[in-house]
Amino acid sequence: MARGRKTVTIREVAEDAGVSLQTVSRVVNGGPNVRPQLRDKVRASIERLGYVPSLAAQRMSGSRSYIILAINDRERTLADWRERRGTDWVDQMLLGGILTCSKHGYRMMVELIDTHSDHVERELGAAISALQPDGVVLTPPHSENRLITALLAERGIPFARIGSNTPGPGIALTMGDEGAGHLATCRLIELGHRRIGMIAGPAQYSLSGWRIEGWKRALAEHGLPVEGLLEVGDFGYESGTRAARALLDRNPDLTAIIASSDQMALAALEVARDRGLAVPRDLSLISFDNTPIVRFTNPPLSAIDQPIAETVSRAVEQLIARGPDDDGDPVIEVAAGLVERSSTAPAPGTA
Amino acid sequence: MARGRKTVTIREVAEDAGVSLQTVSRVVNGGPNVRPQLRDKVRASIERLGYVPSLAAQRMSGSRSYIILAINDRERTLADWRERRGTDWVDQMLLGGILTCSKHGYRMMVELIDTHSDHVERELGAAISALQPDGVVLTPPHSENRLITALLAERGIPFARIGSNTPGPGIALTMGDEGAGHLATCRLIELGHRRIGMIAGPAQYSLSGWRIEGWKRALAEHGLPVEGLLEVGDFGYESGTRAARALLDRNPDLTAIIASSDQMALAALEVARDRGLAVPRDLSLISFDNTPIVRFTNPPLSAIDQPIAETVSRAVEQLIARGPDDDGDPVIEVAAGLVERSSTAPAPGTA
DNA sequence: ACAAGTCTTGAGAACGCTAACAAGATGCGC
DNA sequence: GCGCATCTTGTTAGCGTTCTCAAGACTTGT
Repeated sequence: MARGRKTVTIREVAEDAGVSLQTVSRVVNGGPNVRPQLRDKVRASIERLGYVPSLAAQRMSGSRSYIILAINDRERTLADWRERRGTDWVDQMLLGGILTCSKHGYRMMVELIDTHSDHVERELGAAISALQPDGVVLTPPHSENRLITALLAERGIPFARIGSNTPGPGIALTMGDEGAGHLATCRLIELGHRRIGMIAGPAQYSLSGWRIEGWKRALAEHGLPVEGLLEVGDFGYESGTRAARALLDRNPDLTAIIASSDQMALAALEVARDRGLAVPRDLSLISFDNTPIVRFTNPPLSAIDQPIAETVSRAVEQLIARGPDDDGDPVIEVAAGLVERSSTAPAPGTA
Repeated sequence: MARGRKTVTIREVAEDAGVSLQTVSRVVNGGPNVRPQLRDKVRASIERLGYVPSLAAQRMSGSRSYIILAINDRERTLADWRERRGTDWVDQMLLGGILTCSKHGYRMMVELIDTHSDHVERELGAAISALQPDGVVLTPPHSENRLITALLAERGIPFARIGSNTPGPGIALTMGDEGAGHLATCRLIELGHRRIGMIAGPAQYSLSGWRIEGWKRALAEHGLPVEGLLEVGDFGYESGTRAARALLDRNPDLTAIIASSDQMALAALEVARDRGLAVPRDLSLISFDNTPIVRFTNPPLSAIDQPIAETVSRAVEQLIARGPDDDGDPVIEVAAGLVERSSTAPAPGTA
């Protein structure tokens, strides 16, 4: 409403170039069968008039919508934001998505959806009907929600599940949570640690389970025990405090902790300090996420770095490249790495 | 393309309810003149069929697009991201925008645009033509770009300029940068500081200038000097290091620094530590941004907190509420606050 | 040089919705 | 009970684009 000035339409370009609408359309969309001479003429008109096709009209006439919808968890996003926790995850995924979309002439739209709500289906359905996206990117914890994947599959919309490694429906992109848990644990074992606690994320996130699996596998491989070494948090600071206390209370001989988020690691750091444990001399710490915060803590934290942006970027590229009826949804694994800073050291009495 | 299943259209609803298309449209849009009985019947059909109007079609037929476009600086966003600096600003503004949009049935789309590029106009023009947004939110440094504001004004698209306090065209929403600079400086003066350095942001951002103005005004009010106390950075860490060194080299008697970003403050903190200056005993520090990082540094930083999310939220609400031909673009001022942590203390020799 | 193709171009319908107008139903005053 | 205003509903015409199909122009092989 209230477009102050005229919007240049394909019709004006056609008149200006003295051709039909259809010819202009063909030129715009890189149609194959247009005489070069005419093509250049039309291009010149487009250039001069500053014509840009209307997304809405394109969508209307049955072509693509050039929209990729990213689904995020409203609750977690809101909580992170309200408590100024820094939603680095959102940052990363947004940027990875937006940049890749724009590279291909697409746009990314973000939709926040409640996880627990029984309206999940309705909310998502509404967004899809309204936007008619060409693809959907699901982030944890939505990635494994049966209701959601079923809905998308039924509507025939290509979608990608970030942080999931179970095969179809939908492309799965895992960031190697099992491997990352294993990697972190092995590194600690290598440093001589024998009692390694784990502060995991909520079970609702399947990646939490995978990280635990990796940790358990590493311990098992070295014949180390697991009992009493697992605590579950919700990724937030307070839950980290509780978990770290429980872990230390129960295991006086604990020398290392792996935390499934930076916030929980920060909390553990604080708990250790309160109890007179020096990090990393008395207690080693490895966190997950590697958000910008951990470079500036005292000491800077060693952290598992998962390439979120790259993963989302790959998801988008898959979705765009993917033809309407391609089948065989791949499972793509992107490897995580360990950035070692100063919160890890040889176990006491080892050096 | 390839909508696997049918999309429910207004026509099916009309048939199901036994009324005309127009009646359904009226019900959907809250039209005033529909018999309650019929209205309920139509609503029931909508509910049962799960009908949601297509945004594209709505846009096509001349109604609103229900899209608000947010313009961000591509360079800064990219740099922040690449260096894992944490783009809290983006976070904040996105969330404020997305949440407020969704509350009103709108959607927010993010467009990254190069500041320096002479394609600014072209890029923005293309985005507008393609999306035909109902409103545009401009963030620094685009907020004061004449080319951009002229383009938007000419096209008659309502827009808001975040971080700008110059009157029209477009709604201006300032986060009180002058006042914030003044506030921080006054607080330091109150603590007994007399030599207060300023690490400002780049001139390209008008807010940099305003913060300097506030700082100068506070100093002037107390008859304090300004000479040699100003350094300019680019908001990034490295520039902060350079600026802090220059400031301390030139002013051995310096007891306080105000930095125009958290990153630059962090750098100053590091420089101080290198030189054996204890913060806050020997040197007080106040930063701008108050991103999540500064709560976990050693010591935690006192910081100016600007309500970015709220500001963007208000911008969006103004844009949505604003009729097509409302005139008189307001200048809205949102006040910033100072969150005092442990990087500020009485000047040496004062206590 | 002619038939059979291939390339190039255009005309018209369709997408889903709303604005503008038209027509029928209802209410009111006298 | 009649004429007029008002409320309610339906009909038609686009919005800007692409798709389908058909027609004209140009090749090519013989």
